Amino acid sequence: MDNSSKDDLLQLEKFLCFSIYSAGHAFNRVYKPLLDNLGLTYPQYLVMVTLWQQDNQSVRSIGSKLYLESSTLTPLLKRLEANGLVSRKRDPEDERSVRVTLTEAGKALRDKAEEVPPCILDATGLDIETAKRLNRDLRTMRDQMEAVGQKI
Amino acid sequence: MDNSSKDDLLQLEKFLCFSIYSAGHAFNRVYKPLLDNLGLTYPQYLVMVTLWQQDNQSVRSIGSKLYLESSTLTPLLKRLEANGLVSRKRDPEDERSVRVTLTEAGKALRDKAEEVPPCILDATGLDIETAKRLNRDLRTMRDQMEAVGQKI
DNA sequence: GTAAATTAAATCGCACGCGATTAAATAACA
DNA sequence: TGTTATTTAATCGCGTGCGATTTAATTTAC
Repeated sequence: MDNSSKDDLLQLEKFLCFSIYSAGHAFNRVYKPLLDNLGLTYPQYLVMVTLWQQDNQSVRSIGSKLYLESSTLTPLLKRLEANGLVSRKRDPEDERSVRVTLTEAGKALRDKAEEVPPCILDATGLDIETAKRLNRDLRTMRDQMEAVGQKI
Repeated sequence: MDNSSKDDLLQLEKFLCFSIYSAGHAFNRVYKPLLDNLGLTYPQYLVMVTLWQQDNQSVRSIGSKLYLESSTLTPLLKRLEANGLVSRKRDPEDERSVRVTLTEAGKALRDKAEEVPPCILDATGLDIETAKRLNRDLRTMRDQMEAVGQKI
């Protein structure tokens, strides 16, 4: 392989993975001031969103929706509990599981959180249709990669 | 706003940010076994790619290309140095800067690294055209969000 | 020409994120 | 039934990632 082909292969701008990596950071930076008002970090916000959609879930269930391990979630959930947003209790039906439920404060936070998503779409500068297409393509790709990961 | 609209607004699957967040994790999982062979983490790999593209850069320069702060890069670069892949030296022209240069081992690693990108494209399950479009859209969006961040 | 402002790295504290391991509970099965 | 296998959280160690701050060097302003 000659040098120009080599250069072509290892150019950062051509890395789809880098575009995703850096876009993720960009999202974080835009989200941060908004989430600071809610007293949440971005991953904490995602956990709260899953609980607003469906309360009283196990750690496992939250993890499977967010693609996160218990080693990530356990300390995060403890912080949410310390902040009075959720409670964690062993499931009497199955003592291996921990049920995570919203407190009143956790439920109440939802109203303030409603205001966040529209701000974000603005910041992307995308029209709705492009955003939807991008979202669909990314989910398809993610699911494909998760499947490949399982096979190995 | 009625409840169905509320539910609509806070559904995880509709969050573009979440698709990017989870796609980033999926990439990481696919990359990990490949990068383990090179003895690199994913961010370390990105730093090496920028140095393979252009050797002898300042920390600042690397950071601006990868959108990373010195607080992230300094310890990372020290690890790369400890592993014998780069050297770090104050710039005699401007003692505030640190120049990062590839060692022979760092240069040599490039050959093995060449094999990584094609594996990854396979794993995404995307055809080249879709991958290119996705890449372009993401970069546009990222740049827009970075610009919005600057304004605030 | 010196004081003030700016710039570049480094440092520190905090919060992820995961692999590997552990402990406890439950399920499966001979 | 009793043993083994599996499942679920939790723990630990390591490596990001960043905001805030610090230190040192350089530039700007006056």
